[in-house]
Order: sequence, then C-alpha cells, then structure tokens
Amino acid sequence: MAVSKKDEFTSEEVWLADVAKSLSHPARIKILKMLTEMNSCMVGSLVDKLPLAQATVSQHLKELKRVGLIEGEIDGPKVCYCVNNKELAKAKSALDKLFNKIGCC
Amino acid sequence: MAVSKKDEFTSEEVWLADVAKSLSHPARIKILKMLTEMNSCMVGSLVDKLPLAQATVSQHLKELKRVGLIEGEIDGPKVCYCVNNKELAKAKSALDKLFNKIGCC
DNA sequence: TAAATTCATCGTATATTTACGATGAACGAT
DNA sequence: ATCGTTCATCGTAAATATACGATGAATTTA
Repeated sequence: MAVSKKDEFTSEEVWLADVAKSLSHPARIKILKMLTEMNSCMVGSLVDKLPLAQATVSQHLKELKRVGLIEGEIDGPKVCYCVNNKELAKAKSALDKLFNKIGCC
Repeated sequence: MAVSKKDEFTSEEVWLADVAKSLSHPARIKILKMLTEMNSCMVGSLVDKLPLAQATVSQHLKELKRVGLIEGEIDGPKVCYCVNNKELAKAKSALDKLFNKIGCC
C-alpha cells in the first residue's frame, strides 16, 4: 500500500483486523483444523496434507504464530505446533462482540 | 502470489477465508460499525469520519460488497450503504463453527 | 441548459502476500 | 565425525492490496 493509515484506528480495530488477516487464507484455516484433529502436529505432517511446499507452509505457520493463534515447541530436530487456546478464545470473543455490535441497519 | 492454490481447498474454507479477508483491514471493521451506528449511511458521511480519501473508502466498500457483507442502494446522486444482516449472520455462524471446531490440542 | 454534488472507476505508485527452490542451522543416528 | 532428517529463513518472482488524484457518469439544483 502507499502509506499505511492503520495508526488512525483504535488498537482494538487494528488487532481484530490482524486476527482476521491471519484467518484470511484457506491454508491457515485448514492448518488450524489440522492441528486440532491430528495427534501429531509436526510440520512435515502438515506439509504432507497440504498442496503447498514446505517453505510456504512454514510461512503460514509463522503468520499464525505472529498473531498468537498457535505456538511451536521444539522437539529435537522437529517442531510441534499447537493451537493457543487462550488467544483463540480471545479472538472468538472479540469477533463475537463485533458481530453482535453490527447488523441492525 | 506466484500461482494461487486456492482451488486445492474446500469451498467452505475458501469462502470463510474470503470473509476473514474482508474483515482484515481496520477501516472495513470501522465501516461496518459506522453503518450500524449512523442513521445516515451515505458514502460522504463515511469519508468525513475516516482518515482516508474518498476513492479509498469506495474501494473498501467495494470489498465489503464483494463478499456480501454490505449492500448499496442508489438514492439520487447518493448511495446508501447498509449491512446485509443475512450474510452477516451466515459469516458469524461459520466463524462460530470454526472456533468451536478448533482449539483442543 | 449550466453548475454543483455524489460517488465509482481508472491509472498509478508502493507495500504486502503468496509461492517456491536453495541454503543453513539444529539435532539424532550411524 | 559424518550423514540424514527436520524445519526456518533467504532470495526472488508474481499477484494482490492499499492509497491517492483525476476523471467521468448520474442526478439534483439553480
């Protein structure tokens, strides 16, 4: 974008937009589901089940980690990713609040 | 992106990601709130209260309209925008479903 | 009809996102 | 110590997103 104007909005709006951004790619939505469903959560397992290269999956994981929706724990040469229930609940609650606020035009 | 891989995901995942994308900018979140709060919903009124140029606001409205979260009704030389409660409810429900599905790692 | 208002769209510049192969770091196994 | 595995990061290419001024279409008003 030319120059970001995000400073001009409330931090709540910026944060919620950021959470939404982290959910704005089908691969990341699928990853969140997979981390819940799979017993194993090694990156390799995710790569096997996604139509994306390892580097790309790693990038998506980084984005989810950036906003705190997942956490990674190093386990030898592997990394075990896990959803962050606390942050997830916070996001759910904020989205609920937004959707309850809007929609009575 | 190089070449989109979105075809490789379910249409539900793609749609939900698309809804999230439409919420992924603070201006669009603010617009949804404003359309709910304001009695008037003319584009000019939105532009007055946003730190963005008219052309930019129009682009954000287009994005919200694209996914169906708002609708615009022509009223003379003006356009009255309005949240689409039906689509909003659908989005809320789908996000609820997602958040209930994930998060028990 | 002419002028003013309202808004979408075009053109454009810059930033960010998405995707991949290649490389490198960390670790376990041999 | 060397090798293979696992994953993050770098570099890069192409697509999208964000922002704005300028322009144009539609409509109302003078």
